[in-house]
Amino acid sequence: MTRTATSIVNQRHHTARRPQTLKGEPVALFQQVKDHIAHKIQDGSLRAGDRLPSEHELVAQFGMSRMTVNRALRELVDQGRIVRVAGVGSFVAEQKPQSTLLQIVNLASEIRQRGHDYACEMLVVERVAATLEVAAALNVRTGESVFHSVCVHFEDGVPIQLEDRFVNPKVVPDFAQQDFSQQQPSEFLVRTVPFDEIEHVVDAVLPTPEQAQRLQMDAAEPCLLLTRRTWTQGVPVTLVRCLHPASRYRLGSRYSASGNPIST
Amino acid sequence: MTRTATSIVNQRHHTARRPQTLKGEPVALFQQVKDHIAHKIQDGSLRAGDRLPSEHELVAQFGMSRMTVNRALRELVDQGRIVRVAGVGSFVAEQKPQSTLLQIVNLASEIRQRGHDYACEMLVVERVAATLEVAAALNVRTGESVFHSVCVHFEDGVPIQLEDRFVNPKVVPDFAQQDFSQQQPSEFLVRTVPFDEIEHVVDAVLPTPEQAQRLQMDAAEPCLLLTRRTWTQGVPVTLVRCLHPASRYRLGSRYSASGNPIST
DNA sequence: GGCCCCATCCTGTCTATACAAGTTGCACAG
DNA sequence: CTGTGCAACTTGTATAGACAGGATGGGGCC
Repeated sequence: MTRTATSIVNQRHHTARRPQTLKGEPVALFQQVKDHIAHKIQDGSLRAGDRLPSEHELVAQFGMSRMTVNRALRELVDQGRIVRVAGVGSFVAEQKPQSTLLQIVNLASEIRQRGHDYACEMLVVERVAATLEVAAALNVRTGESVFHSVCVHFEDGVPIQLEDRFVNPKVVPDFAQQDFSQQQPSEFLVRTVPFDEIEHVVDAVLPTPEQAQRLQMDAAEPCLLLTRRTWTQGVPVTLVRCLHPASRYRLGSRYSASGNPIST
Repeated sequence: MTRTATSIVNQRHHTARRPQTLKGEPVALFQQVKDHIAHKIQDGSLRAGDRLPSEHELVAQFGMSRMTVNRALRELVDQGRIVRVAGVGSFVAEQKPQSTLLQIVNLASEIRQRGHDYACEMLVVERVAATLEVAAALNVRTGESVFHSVCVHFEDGVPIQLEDRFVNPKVVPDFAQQDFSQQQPSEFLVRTVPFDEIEHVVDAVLPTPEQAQRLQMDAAEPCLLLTRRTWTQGVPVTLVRCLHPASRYRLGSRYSASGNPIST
């Protein structure tokens, strides 16, 4: 709210500035810098670990004061998108914030972090006609062709997750051409189309006989079913259902009011 | 990190200041203001909806510049602890942020928000000797007496959660004296000892015959088991196990990288 | 060669000042 | 009495300047 803000391409301090009325309301200068950097991270022109221009350079580049640039960078730190080290510089953070629940996005790295062995067996990669539910989730028409993949994830040789995934071909047209022996679907998607919005739903279910067999488990034992949908720029990317034997996997989250969520 | 920061009770600008070395390292001025207000909210001297002093008043009170006070307040807004309205003032936010998963803390209000009827039936309120597991969770000795309560929560007359709770008597000595027909245990605890740290673990389990009977469900149907622990100032407050019939309840969370988590 | 000090660049914080814009209540005119 | 406009207070943003302290590399001294 407030102040006739200005375009990020700006001319001279204190002179007339373009209000950049994208949608009627002006965008604050620090917000423009935030967006500018966030977009570069989002679209891949800045990758994890890359160095950002120093505050001084950004000041020169955008023609605004250091405090303004500083605020933009500070808020990016709060969002976990960049990391700053006094005396050294600013760098793109290693991975998406993944607050609380969302950490389980990286099953593979989570398992490896525990010092265990990780493996993934692809069962299916195909194109199928979208069912009503899939079509609704991916925002395509029913019957429209979408990608479908199924794989099992192992921790130390024990099946820990059955992953049933649908992918929007409009966003990832070359999904089926990937070599999933090198990187599993989730890794590929995160690298290719970094999502900016994610939804989780957790259910408890009993596995079907086929699912129980795939997971080498008793069909009477309950499972956690994690259904995840992701979006990029408002467009649905993928719908994935992850089935976990409850005896081998649980979800956890920890939260501290003092500001920072703690690990799992 | 940096700058010889100063005590919040301060004398004259630019003069010698006490570094407030609580633990060796100085605390930034804006952080002191944040802590000061956060504590007042935490300990109840400021309640939801209360008005905070204006930036001008805080400047006068603490003897620092408006930008510093402004930063403190802005970050409290980011944390969801206060709300600010231009031209009006700053106010304590309605309730704890409960990022993502944690929203389910308020089952009652969640149900009412859906426009449904909420009811709670207390089954047990007693003192019991802590088992090994309970003692570990509440950080008391095994066999030490702790509070134990069991109740069932109903949505439109249908049992939706079986709540099995243990409470640390050191923190809430009068737990058993409460009238739980007026407010359920969770509400009472939140009001009495606001927690500042919370941990969730989600499991899928099959109910015991007794649990199934309490929840009026088929014993072969799986349940979500949500185990929650809370702390205040580092001291364990309560351990609670919430059992949900999977057919009547699911957990959800949504997250947007642009900053703000969205509702459930 | 090895060690130490300093110049230099970086982030972190704080100040003083300024203007814009939303809200509210009161004084004054009709 | 009614309404209108202004003054005063609020938050939101931006600027220029300052100092502190971390990190690093190079140059000079031993």
